[in-house]
Amino acid sequence: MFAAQLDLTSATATGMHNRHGDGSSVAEQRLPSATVRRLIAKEHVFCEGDDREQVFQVEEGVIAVYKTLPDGRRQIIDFAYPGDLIGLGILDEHVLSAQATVPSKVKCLSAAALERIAESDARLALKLYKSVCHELAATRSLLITVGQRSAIERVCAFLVALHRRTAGAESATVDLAMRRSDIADLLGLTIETVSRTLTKLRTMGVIDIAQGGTRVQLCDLARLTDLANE
Amino acid sequence: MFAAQLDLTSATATGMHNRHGDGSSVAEQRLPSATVRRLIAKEHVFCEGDDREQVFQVEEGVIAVYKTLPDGRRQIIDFAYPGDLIGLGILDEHVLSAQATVPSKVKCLSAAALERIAESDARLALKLYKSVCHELAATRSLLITVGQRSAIERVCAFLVALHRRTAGAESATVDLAMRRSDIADLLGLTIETVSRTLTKLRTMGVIDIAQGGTRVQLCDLARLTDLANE
DNA sequence: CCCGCCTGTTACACACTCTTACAATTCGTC
DNA sequence: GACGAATTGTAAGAGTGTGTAACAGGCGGG
Repeated sequence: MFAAQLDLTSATATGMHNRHGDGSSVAEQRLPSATVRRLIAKEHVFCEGDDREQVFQVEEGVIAVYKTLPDGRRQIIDFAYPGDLIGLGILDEHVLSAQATVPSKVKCLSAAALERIAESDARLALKLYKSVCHELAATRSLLITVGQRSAIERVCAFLVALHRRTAGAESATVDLAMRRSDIADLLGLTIETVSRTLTKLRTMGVIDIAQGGTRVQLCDLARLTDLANE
Repeated sequence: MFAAQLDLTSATATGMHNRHGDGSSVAEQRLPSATVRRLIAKEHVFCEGDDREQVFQVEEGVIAVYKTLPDGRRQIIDFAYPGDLIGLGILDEHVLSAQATVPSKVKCLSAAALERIAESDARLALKLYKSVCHELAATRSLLITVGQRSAIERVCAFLVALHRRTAGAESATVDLAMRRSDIADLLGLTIETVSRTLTKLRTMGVIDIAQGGTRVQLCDLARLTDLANE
């Protein structure tokens, strides 16, 4: 959900200057002032089947976006970090669920208002388009990881992606702001395999694990990238 | 790539009626008249790294959109059927490759022209947005299949999806317009497992295979859907 | 018409990952 | 600071899926 980092404020601001000949005066409307919701760990932002009344922008924490099979198996589609938008779509119902992995904050936006404005504001519509394009790229990348890579390659790819996404280039440390089970459900592995693999990487000297298993130091980023088979 | 079935002609036609205050007269331009390209089986539409000069709309046949790892492993992201758009994105280079699985025809459209028009035409931009949303939904669905389902569930899910996508509700037959290796690379399995699983489904009486393994009759669609764990 | 190539199928041994069970750690509470 | 519950980590057997390889069938070229 990398590109979902659009600045909605500026998008709607420019939208106000557009003029259309198709009679859509709704372009003049501003997005209603957004409210912020605080979430505790494991609390849901929305669930599959809920009315899609709102779209959310992550402000703090991490939100896991996932889908569950009838028998309970869960596939996490993406982790959303601050700046990312979740809940975009074209249906009236959410087709995915979203829950915080750690205490988080999300900005709540009216889905109807956002999409009404986009109908006449090409810039906003294009921003939404590009956001979803980035999200698509991330999902494809995960699909390749899950479809083709081995357990160790998956974990390495995850760590590298997490590093690119959350850490500055200078820092070689990533914060695992989620449980082993979340990582397992993202990568299509089990908790135990994730655990084993992290231990193996530590034994190999590629990473170091601290703070009760939540903080990972990437000792050898080049090796890690290589192991990920990127 | 289901929703990529947008009617570009109408989109650009309505685009001609828009008026914008930001000085973008490019909205007046029409999309250059599209040329049609014929492809033989296995011929590439574009490759990863190619300049993204064109976007393509499938007219006939099936196009496999895929990505390869450095060591040659291949993950097919999606099969594109007539009406689907391929090559959309935000970068100047293609990040994926696309090749025909059977003799096909694609309409070639200028990517630059399409995206230039979208900059001032909210309707076209919104259509692109919705197209990518549908593509995203399909990719997510595949991710769940590959990440969580067993071999037999994957094959069943593939057959059900193919049926929904290509066959009318009345017909219980699907045409496998691709090789076993293509299905394997889509589902994250090996050729052998795909072959074994299809045989198993035939033995179970759920499907029947005809025409040299290219045509599959879904004898028990309910059972098939159940086996897919949808 | 025969031959060779490509694709698809089947068999078997192995490797990987999963399941189960148990140990260790962390966190909340007293 | 200590206890107990919940979560996480580790170890060993079980199962699934994979790779190798051999064989069958279809298609096109010689």
